[in-house]
Amino acid sequence: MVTTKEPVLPLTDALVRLAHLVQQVFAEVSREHDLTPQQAQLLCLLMRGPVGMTELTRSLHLEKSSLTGLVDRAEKRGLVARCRDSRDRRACRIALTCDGARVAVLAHEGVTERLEALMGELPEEHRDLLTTAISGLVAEHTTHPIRLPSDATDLPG
Amino acid sequence: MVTTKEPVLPLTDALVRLAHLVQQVFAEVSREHDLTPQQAQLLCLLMRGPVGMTELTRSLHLEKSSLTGLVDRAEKRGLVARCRDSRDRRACRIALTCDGARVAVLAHEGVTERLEALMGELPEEHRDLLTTAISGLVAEHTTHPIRLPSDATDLPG
DNA sequence: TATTGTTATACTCTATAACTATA
DNA sequence: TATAGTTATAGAGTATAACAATA
Repeated sequence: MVTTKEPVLPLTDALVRLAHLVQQVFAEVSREHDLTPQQAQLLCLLMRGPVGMTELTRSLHLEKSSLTGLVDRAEKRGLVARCRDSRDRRACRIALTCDGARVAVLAHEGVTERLEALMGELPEEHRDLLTTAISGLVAEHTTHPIRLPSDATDLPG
Repeated sequence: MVTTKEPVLPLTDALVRLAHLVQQVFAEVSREHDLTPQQAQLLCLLMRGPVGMTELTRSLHLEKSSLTGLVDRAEKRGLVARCRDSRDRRACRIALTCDGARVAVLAHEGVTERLEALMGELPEEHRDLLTTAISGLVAEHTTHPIRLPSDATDLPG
């Protein structure tokens, strides 16, 4: 059953296609909630709790000045808030507002639903192996802080 | 061996992470060749031969005016050229220049190398199944014209 | 001195709306 | 009238460089 008879793409090309597909889903869902994909990504990253600017630049692979602008616009829309760090007066932590947290949940659910619908077309064994294989990959190479769902507290705004 | 014991992410989250990982590789390679990711994507799409603007908007999921700008900038850099369509004087076909074709090959190779390096960490059985599973997915849902490598000819510039 | 973050500037990307030219 | 593409405009995203404030 694992014989390759159909015109199967090379794995690398397939990965690029898959990434574009996911990206498109992400963009569509973002748009439904009046977010840019970058804003949606920021909100989802903040769902586990407030994060400092420097850590965010590493997670999002952005220059600090780019992040300043992104946070500025999200703040202007009332989605996030800058909170001064009590221990380092240079630093600030970015936190979701109540409104931002609400939108973040909706966007995340939207993406999850659409992707699950896509994955539903695969046989279950494929889904399981995809999960295992991809998890191994991203666990190694993601710079995103894979924090445990714990301190998702203190939402200002 | 397919037992899920480690803290494995839900498949949908894993997919989003994977997409970001691929996207980052794409961005890094693009940068090495002095391209924006969008320009690199355009060049790669044109590798199989000239394409009209309308078809490109569908492949790239862009509004036509956005594509006009993208092609403008790529043309200004000497990467692509607009060729008048002989049968429809409103239309034009976008083709790689010699320079654009060269850069496209280099960028594609760069992405392929990096992704192969990442995939190399996976056991071969996982790679095979990934290929099969993902190919099935993207074949259904990609709007990209999966053209056969045939008419990659007539490169102006 | 090093680090955290912002400001100034320039360019790219993108969409909406109005437009031109051809079919 | 419909289609192919461009122009005008505005906002968002991004990087580089220079800067301010704090450590």
